[in-house]
Amino acid sequence: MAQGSIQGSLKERGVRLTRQRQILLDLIDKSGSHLDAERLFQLAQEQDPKINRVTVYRTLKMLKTGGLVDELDLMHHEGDQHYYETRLKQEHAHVICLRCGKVEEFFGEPLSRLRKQVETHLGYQVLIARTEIGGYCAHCQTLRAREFDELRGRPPEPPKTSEETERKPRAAAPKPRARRA
Amino acid sequence: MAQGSIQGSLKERGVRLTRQRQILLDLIDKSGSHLDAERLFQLAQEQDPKINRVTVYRTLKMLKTGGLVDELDLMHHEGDQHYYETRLKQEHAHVICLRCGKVEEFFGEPLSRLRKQVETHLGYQVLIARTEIGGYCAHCQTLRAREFDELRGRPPEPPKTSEETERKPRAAAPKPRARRA
DNA sequence: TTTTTTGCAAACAGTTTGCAGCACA
DNA sequence: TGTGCTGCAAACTGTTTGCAAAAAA
Repeated sequence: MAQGSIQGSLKERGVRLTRQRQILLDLIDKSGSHLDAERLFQLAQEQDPKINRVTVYRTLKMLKTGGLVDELDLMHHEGDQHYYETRLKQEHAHVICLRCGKVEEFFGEPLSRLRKQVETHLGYQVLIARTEIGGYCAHCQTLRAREFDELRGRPPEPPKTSEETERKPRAAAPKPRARRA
Repeated sequence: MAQGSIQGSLKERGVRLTRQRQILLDLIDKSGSHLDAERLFQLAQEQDPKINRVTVYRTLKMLKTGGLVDELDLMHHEGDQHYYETRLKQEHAHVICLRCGKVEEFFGEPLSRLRKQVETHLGYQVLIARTEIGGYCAHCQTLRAREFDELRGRPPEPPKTSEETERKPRAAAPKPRARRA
């Protein structure tokens, strides 16, 4: 438990540090990033099998409202879940490959420049800034070119924006979740 | 029906121009921007009371997949819907006031610079870029200061990131929608 | 006339809520 | 020891799907 920034911040606000929250904060903090609620729930379950999905959602909501984590959707590349990452890192954009799903982070001055311009030109007090960029990574560009070559003869495809790879199955396991009656 | 860009693009791809699609395209195009599916559905219903919500979703999905509209979430400021706008405009960021919900657009070179850097530095072929910025507009900043003054004496509030205004009712009408059995 | 597209009902994913009991401070 | 938090079940919103009937081309 090396990290104390989030936990400290919570303690200051009089938020109780329950066992469940400890687990969740730990996971959020040590995971590189980009966990969605369901994944976080699965990981938490490994440490406490009785933890409830609702607790995960409630904790995430609290952290988000408190400005301690940011919510991303990563271009909805593999579903409509949201992803979360701590706010500790430097501002960055997320770059998502629409073919293989890889997510990279981009740090650079255009981001801070953008923020400053919005503050000065529009007079805003900026609290959150989120940039998500979708495209094809270098590797997938060549793969796409190859796939295209193999189609020679057929009518050229309309320039699809995404969705051109068959949607891969959601996650490792088919995610069987309690269904409604 | 002055605009033909989207409609033309669709015709080329062999998409049928049905009455419903005409209506929806028209609305998307002439509305300033930032319609969500439900709002679009309501507006469409004024012209064709028998149009179905599902048709709206299907049309939006088609336009999105075809790269003709962009999907936004505007920081989820008033719910988890998605908003849509045509791709005809120049690239821009959306700046959302987290207090009053106002949405402004920001055009500026940091955006194209950012795109270029991602292309050259990370080797991506960029297809979509989305920047959403949340904060307080000039007007709401002063209002917040006033609100804060009125609270003098009480313990200083934790620096809330959003959600500090009471969530306003979703839209004009309470949006009564067919509930599940 | 063939192929898309629609409308309907029902399903689905992701997330939130009400409430009684539990546990942190 | 009280107030905040959890777990459970069930609700809810936003969106998608299967299928027969309707309408473009």
